[in-house]
Amino acid sequence: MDTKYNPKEIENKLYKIWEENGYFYVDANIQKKKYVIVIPPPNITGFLHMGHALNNTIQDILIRWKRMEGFNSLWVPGIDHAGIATQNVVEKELLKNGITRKQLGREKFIEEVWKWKEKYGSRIIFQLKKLGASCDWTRTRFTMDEMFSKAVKECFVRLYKKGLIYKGKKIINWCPRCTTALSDEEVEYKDEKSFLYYIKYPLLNGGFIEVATTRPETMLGDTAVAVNPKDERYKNLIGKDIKLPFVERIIPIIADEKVEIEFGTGAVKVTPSHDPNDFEIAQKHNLEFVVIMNEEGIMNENAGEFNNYERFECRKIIIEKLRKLGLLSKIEDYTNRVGHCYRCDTIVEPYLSTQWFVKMAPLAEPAIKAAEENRLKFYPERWKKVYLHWLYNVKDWCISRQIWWGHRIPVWYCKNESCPPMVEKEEIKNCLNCGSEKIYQDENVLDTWFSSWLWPFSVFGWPEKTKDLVIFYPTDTLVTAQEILFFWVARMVMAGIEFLGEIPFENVYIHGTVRDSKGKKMSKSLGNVIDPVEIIEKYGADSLRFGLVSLTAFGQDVFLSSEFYTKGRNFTNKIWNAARYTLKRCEELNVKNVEFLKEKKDLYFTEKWILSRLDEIIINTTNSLDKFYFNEAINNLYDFFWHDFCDWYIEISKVYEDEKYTKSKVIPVLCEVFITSLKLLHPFIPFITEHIWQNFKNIIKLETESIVISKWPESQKFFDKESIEKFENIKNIIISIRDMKAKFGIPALKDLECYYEGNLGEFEKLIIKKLAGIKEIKKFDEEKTFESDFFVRHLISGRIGISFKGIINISNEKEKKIKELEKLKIVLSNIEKNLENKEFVEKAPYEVVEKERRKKEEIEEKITNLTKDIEFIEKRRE
RNA sequence: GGGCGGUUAGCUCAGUGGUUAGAGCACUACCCUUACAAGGUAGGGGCCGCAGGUUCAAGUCCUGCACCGCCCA
Repeated sequence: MDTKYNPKEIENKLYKIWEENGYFYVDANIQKKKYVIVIPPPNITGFLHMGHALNNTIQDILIRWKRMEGFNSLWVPGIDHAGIATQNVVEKELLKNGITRKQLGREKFIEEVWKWKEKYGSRIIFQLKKLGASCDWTRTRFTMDEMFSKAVKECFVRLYKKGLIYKGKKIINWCPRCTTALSDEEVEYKDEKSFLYYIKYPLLNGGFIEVATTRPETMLGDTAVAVNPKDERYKNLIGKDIKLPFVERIIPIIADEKVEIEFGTGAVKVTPSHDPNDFEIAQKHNLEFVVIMNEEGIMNENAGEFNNYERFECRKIIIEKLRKLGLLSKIEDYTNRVGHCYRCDTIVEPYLSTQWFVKMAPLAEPAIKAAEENRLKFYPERWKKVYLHWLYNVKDWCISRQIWWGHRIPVWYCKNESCPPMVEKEEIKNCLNCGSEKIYQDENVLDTWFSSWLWPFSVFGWPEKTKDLVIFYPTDTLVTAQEILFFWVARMVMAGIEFLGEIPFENVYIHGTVRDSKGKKMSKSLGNVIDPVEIIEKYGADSLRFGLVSLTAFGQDVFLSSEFYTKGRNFTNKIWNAARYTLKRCEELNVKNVEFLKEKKDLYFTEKWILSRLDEIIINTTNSLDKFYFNEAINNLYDFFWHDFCDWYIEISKVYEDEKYTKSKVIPVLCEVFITSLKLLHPFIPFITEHIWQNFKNIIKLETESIVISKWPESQKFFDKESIEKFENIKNIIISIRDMKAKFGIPALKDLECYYEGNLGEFEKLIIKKLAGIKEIKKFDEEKTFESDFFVRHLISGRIGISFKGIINISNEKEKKIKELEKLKIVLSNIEKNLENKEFVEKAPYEVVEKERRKKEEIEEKITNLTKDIEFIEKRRE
């Protein structure tokens, strides 16, 4: 075995073995408690980024842990068809060869998308495997699969029949580049510096009314000007008419309470077809609706002389013309929030259009209740408020998209316009009303999230009542990022309750966003991306996982610097070398088939101490995982393994001289602590733990062929207080001697005699000699105290002295001691104040007071010892 | 405008009312000691953002303020 751990070859090989042995496959027929997670399906066009890496590491930790705990632990993987994004990618590909989507036509284009999917669609799956994700790949789903198609149709038809899906003409968010409608959630708002234009609108009977707007080009679609009825300035103008410049439409001045008196001039232009607020006002006042742009954001014939101008081009020209006409009175700087398409970043146009909608309020109601009644739990809990706030204010969901890649809306129309639309699960050939063959299907497809919101049950075959569905629904935990709380989580809860009558999962764990070291989101355009695949290739998936998890506190964002993986890499190397040591000892002593001790009897305090610590770490790790405190779990394991096990127990295991005891007790304990630690670490760093497990198979009697299916450690309630205290004392003696040696520059290996006041057995002496690097430890000799080559320290358990030839430097020692003494005196006075305080003694819990008393004694003793140390140093100088 | 989160060592961050505030990296000194230099031993380094308050006790709870970030309108 090499002295350095090299994950590269090992990880790929192990993953293959896991897959071949079917460890991740879950059989619904096996009667076991189940634990189920459905993956947030990554976008088919995507590459693995740090957000995925964190998200999937957390899921894998939970799944591996529960699998080891004996659950039927199922992690369902899959991919999302990402309608708009995928269509964009494939269109771009085709354009390289000069082919447009429209030239190909719908059917051919969709064929191209499927071809693209076959080629690149499993890219991210491979990357998840590199990460170590233990998904049941036999159940991999794709949201465009036939089973999803069925689910989507079923869902659509049911909601339509219930009156929860309707077709309506409303203002929606329109992306002129993708030429499709978007839902409210698919628009990203950004503050942008722009201008507020003050425009004079001529009154029909002379004079002007001045309006302020950020979008002057929309004036071509104005059908009124509105003022607040309470606004004294305009009271006499209400009801008067305006002759709109350029298009020369006569439009009225109306009164509406919604108009803010403070904003601009207090008079606002009303463009019902291009602004959601204006749309509402127009409905209320029965105004005309004039659409002035086409689907691509280009002005249409309603724009009169501006026909065929692109919308922002049109803005420039209109301003110029207004200026020339003397109708532009001023321009102010103004910052406003501008909506952008979340897929292509184009500025979204509020656009009057006929679309399909889901009526959300009735669906939201039980989803609200589930959270309010705590059946649905959020970790951290604060997300519950965010979730509820969204649901309380939820608006109807625009689900139709004017693209080709996606589930086509299952609605047919008859050419005979008097026949009603037909909403059917199965394809139809004839009009159900008049029998005509002249029917056609709705051209639109559904929002990708309209399939994703069915994810937790359509992955199991819903609407069929499959065995999987019966056994595995509802799932247990959803692990996701805050970004898709509304898009996805809230909607899944609604769909789950609506279609299955049960919330789709009980726990929602929301982890933080992975950011760069300056707190910015990682994005390609900022060039601040750390590529997880690159980290895996260079340092191993375990290092990546360790780094991410140990840095991510409960639900907090993570700021990653470029070297976040080093702690994990160093740790895996440490584990590797501990394994090398353990194997070496077994070989040296020629022990084979090591069995762990059935009874923890006839052991030295050292074994009892490490076994007590092991038991403690088993309990702590399990508790932390139960609470989703992943970083607490891994950091405690790190401390235990590195410091308790490697620094102390392994070092101690080197000193035993009794070979019989070593073979029969030390080696089994060493192996048990090591193997149990591996198991506890396995969910976090699966590869190295498995690799070492495989290496130990011939030496130790292991319960299973793979650590993946081994049993999660349980507390044996082994806790030996006396041994723990004894160990602490020995540890203090050793540290104290090492410290004195370091202070006086005594080389590690130099022969040195030590004197200790307390009682020590031969075994304790042996440990101290070896670990502190001294020749002999003798009973404290009062007479030696003032010899010139003797130095004394006062420990709580007694004085300790070292004897050496020739003092090097002890003057620093005195200053340091005085500093420490002063600090301790302050602490002591605080404690005394506390203990003298009646209220403290009465009100504080008994244990706290007791602890305080003990601490007082301890500190008093330390002060006495320090004082003696100082006196000693002073005397020595004489 | 409303809401949420953050502000702790030089850097990145833990800290789930209990009193001497921790880790990793970086730094200093010594050590290639036969598991590990990706290591060992010892060490230095903190008005826990600011100001009030609650409490026997506050980095931790409450209020206000400042700055940074996010979400919603």
